[in-house]
Amino acid sequence: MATTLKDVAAYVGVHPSTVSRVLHGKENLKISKKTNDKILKAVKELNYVPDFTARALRMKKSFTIGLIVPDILNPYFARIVRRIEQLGFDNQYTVIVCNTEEDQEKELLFLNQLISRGVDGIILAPVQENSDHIVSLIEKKTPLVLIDRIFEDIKVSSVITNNAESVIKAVSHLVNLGHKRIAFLRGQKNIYTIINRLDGYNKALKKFKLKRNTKYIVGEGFEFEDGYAATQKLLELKPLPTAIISSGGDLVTLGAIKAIKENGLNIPKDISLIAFFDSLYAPFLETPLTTISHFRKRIGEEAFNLLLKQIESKRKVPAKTVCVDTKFEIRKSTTKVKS
Amino acid sequence: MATTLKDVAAYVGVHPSTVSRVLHGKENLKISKKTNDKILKAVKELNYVPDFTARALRMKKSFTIGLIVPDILNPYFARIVRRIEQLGFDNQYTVIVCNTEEDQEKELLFLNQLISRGVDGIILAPVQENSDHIVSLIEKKTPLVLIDRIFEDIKVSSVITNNAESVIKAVSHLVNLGHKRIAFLRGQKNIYTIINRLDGYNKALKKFKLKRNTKYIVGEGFEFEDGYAATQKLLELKPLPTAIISSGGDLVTLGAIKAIKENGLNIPKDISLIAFFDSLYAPFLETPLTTISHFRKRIGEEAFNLLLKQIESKRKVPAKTVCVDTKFEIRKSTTKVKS
DNA sequence: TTACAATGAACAAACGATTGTATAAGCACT
DNA sequence: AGTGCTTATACAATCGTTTGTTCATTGTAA
Repeated sequence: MATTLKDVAAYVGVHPSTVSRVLHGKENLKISKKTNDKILKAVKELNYVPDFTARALRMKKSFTIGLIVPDILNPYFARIVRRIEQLGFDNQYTVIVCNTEEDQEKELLFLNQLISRGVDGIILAPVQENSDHIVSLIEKKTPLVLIDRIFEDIKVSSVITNNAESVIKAVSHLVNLGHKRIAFLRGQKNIYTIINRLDGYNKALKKFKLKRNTKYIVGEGFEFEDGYAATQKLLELKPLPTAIISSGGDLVTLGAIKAIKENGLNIPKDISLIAFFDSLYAPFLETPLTTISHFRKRIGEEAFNLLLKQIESKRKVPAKTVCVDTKFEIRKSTTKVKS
Repeated sequence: MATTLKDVAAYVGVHPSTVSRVLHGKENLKISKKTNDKILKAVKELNYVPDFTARALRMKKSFTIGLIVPDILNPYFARIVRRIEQLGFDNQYTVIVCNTEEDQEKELLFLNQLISRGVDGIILAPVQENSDHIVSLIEKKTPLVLIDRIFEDIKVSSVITNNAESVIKAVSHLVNLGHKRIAFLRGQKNIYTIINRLDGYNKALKKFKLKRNTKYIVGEGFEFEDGYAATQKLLELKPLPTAIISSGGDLVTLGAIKAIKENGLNIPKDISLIAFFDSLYAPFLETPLTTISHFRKRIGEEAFNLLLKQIESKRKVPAKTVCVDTKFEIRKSTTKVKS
């Protein structure tokens, strides 16, 4: 059995509360230097480690935050999670990471689990099929920060990125290279991020007076296979697009590349490709990818700070949405359209 | 405030203990169907969620396991972690993931934190500078499973991979292609995994009667930069190696590729490359990589099951070491030696 | 009718901390 | 010596559960 406060107290010959006060001596209650030292010595000798569970129960504060993301295997989220964990560590918070796999039910389950564990706050990249549970979280005043995906009708702190603008920039780059038939490989629809990217795409088409072909908009998920399948479909179309913007992230893009290669097409000779892509493999691919990438550490930092502020402030912190820019890097996967 | 057991009890007009027994009714104590139903109904109506903290305190069981790895950004660990989280979820355990960044002090800090939080067990990929804390963990009978890296003098359940053999197979492949000067890009030394891979390398050299050149053994870490720097040094050597085995994983390998390219060399024309590499980017790289990869899900499963058995068994479970095979996949980064 | 099971539910003591309040000792001052 | 302040520590309640034990009620057999 581990040593408890009581053990230490008995060892020194004082009351447990005295030991507690010495250990967290931010009080106005004064303890004499002599007992203070004796207790500190005993703590060392007995190798006393406070029981967080008991502490959490009594103080109603667990020094734990919950972090719910779709999938930690996605390099985008992996980096964000990692940064949040680091900051948690620096600030004495433990973070519990949960992967929803885009499953709304799981999200709810995790949320309840975290609440039941008494987390001090939650950072959430929601599945976005439903938002009732989020509303009720806010009503209960649980500190909450949304990342990547938000609900425009719900007022809550969040960190998002400049989705529409990034796509406009990408389209603009392609237009400059002479592309007119630009396809949009979506990733899962109905996700805030994707909706906005698509919105950027549409705006850009309008801006550059390109014809909009709804068949050029494909994609139903964030997995490798989704990207592969959607691109296959795309490549069966009659006037082939000359460029693709892949907005579903690394996995989808890899799937797309596979499909393109299997169709005997060359990137960028036959088809240009711009991808939302976050891992550092981009420059090492067969055709180094022209990418839109995120400042993922920054996103993690903003989210953590937003949450910490809510946790540590006594009064309600007004909701604030931080928007983080993206980075556009031109490599070899985009070139002038032939003919 | 959340509803408590007491609230439910008061609502129904029974004693809290009765409610508790209804909720975890595995007892011999009988509760009448009538009150049972009434309580269940009240639980629903009041939306009662048990307080895990209180539960953990009382039962001395937290339904939490700790998972300490060097870095979740490493695809190898990422996948293992993910699988363990899944299994945790399936078995009602929450897992807390900690990243040591190969820092022994952090490992210790995390370990204490986890213990203090009352985790039911720990899965650990140790930094391996020190093992005292691990010994003391075992003495305290904390359920523990080591992954990837073990201490041969400490008896504890663990999951490792077939390191030496994989390298022997790799060298054998290179020898068949006519390679005689094979370099070994190490990754951080003094790590069990690496020691064994190096051991395999040495054994293979002996087996195939190749001359051993200590200058061909380089590398001091697991980061991109480490791989880059070590490879740079390698490429300054006078008789250039004709092949490199990169044992430091994805990041190191990427660093190596960068260095090779910057030196104006071509893979595999000028230099063949076999890498321990786990992400699914391997086939998509400029030169699709010949790789040694892991069955990472399997590793996660073995580790989790080993731990769960320890946690759930009342009596001491004898230590068991599971060894998981690797997968050797030949792609385009290895070819016949020229001249 | 008495005694004794069996049943169903209440009681109360933990688990290991924190924290508001009470108390004892010491001292100064009148 | 008595009063009133500090100062340092002890006391006890509490957080929300679980669980061994006790208690009351009912039913059954002698």
